[in-house]
Amino acid sequence: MEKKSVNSEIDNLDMQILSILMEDATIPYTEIAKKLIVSGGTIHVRMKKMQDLGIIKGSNLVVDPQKIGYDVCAYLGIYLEKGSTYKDAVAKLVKIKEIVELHYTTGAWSMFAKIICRDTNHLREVLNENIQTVEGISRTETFISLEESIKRQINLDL
Amino acid sequence: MEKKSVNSEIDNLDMQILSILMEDATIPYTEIAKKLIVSGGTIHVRMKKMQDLGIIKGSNLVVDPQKIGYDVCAYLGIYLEKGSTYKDAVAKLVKIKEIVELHYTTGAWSMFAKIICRDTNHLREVLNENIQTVEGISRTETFISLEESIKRQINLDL
DNA sequence: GTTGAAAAGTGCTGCGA
DNA sequence: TCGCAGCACTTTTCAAC
Repeated sequence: MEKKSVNSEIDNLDMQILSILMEDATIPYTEIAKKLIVSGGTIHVRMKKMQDLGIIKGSNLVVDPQKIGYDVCAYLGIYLEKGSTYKDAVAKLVKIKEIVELHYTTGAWSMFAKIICRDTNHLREVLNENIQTVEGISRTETFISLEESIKRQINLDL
Repeated sequence: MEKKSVNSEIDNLDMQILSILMEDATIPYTEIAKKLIVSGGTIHVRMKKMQDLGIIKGSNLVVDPQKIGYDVCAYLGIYLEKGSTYKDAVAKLVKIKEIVELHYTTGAWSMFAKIICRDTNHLREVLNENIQTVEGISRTETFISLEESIKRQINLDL
């Protein structure tokens, strides 16, 4: 048998398939099959299994935000008031569509968000009119990204 | 004529195509064509144009990191020593494959990184043995994500 | 669980409007 | 510039190993 991965449901072949498709999801199954020396049908079965298990959540088109008019990317440290629950805040923050990531974190802040806006005016609007008005949020700290140097997926070492 | 977007090269139809494919890149062109009431060929032409313009950078498979043994996600604030250049640090940080995002930011830190590791031991290894040994990096501050509540693409309002 | 091939559907290209 | 139709390719399914 092959060396098993951390998760017993997933073997080395599955990981190799993921590794290839995580970089470019447009690569055809037939080509993956050739690379890994199995049949196209096997790739299909493995992919279906991983989709059913929820390992594969979907496929995204990677778009350059700046080229479609979204020029400002910022991270936001969010302080939550005592007595306010994270859950309630999340429910409200989900509705703010400029927030593309939100984490509950250890450290100085309660939460950590990533926002993408059209310009600095748009960012100010979102901060003042949307985020700061959410109940339970006492204070935020903004870190504007001047340059995105790395943007990639996890590198699965096989 | 249609209402133009911020970028004059891109019109409303292009944005609608992007909007659909950003959520799920597996949706066939024919289905998009039906939704937007144009022919499949038109979708193809628009996609090619946007790929040539660099608006579309590719396609990613979305994988649940926890289900393939990457359990720990953390953000990292990085202080850079005076005299050290951002460029030199980036060149070294690029080689650390656990770093999936790196930004040059305003605010308390010089840089901001997102790292994905297998477990807390792995995180400690990356911090001590890789990141802290990079020349020019004086200090880092770690924020571990206990829960990822939001993870999505920009919502293009059309 | 894997294979190989047949069936169904999608993407691509050139001609016409 | 867009739409239609034919061809090439990929995905999907299934019987057999």
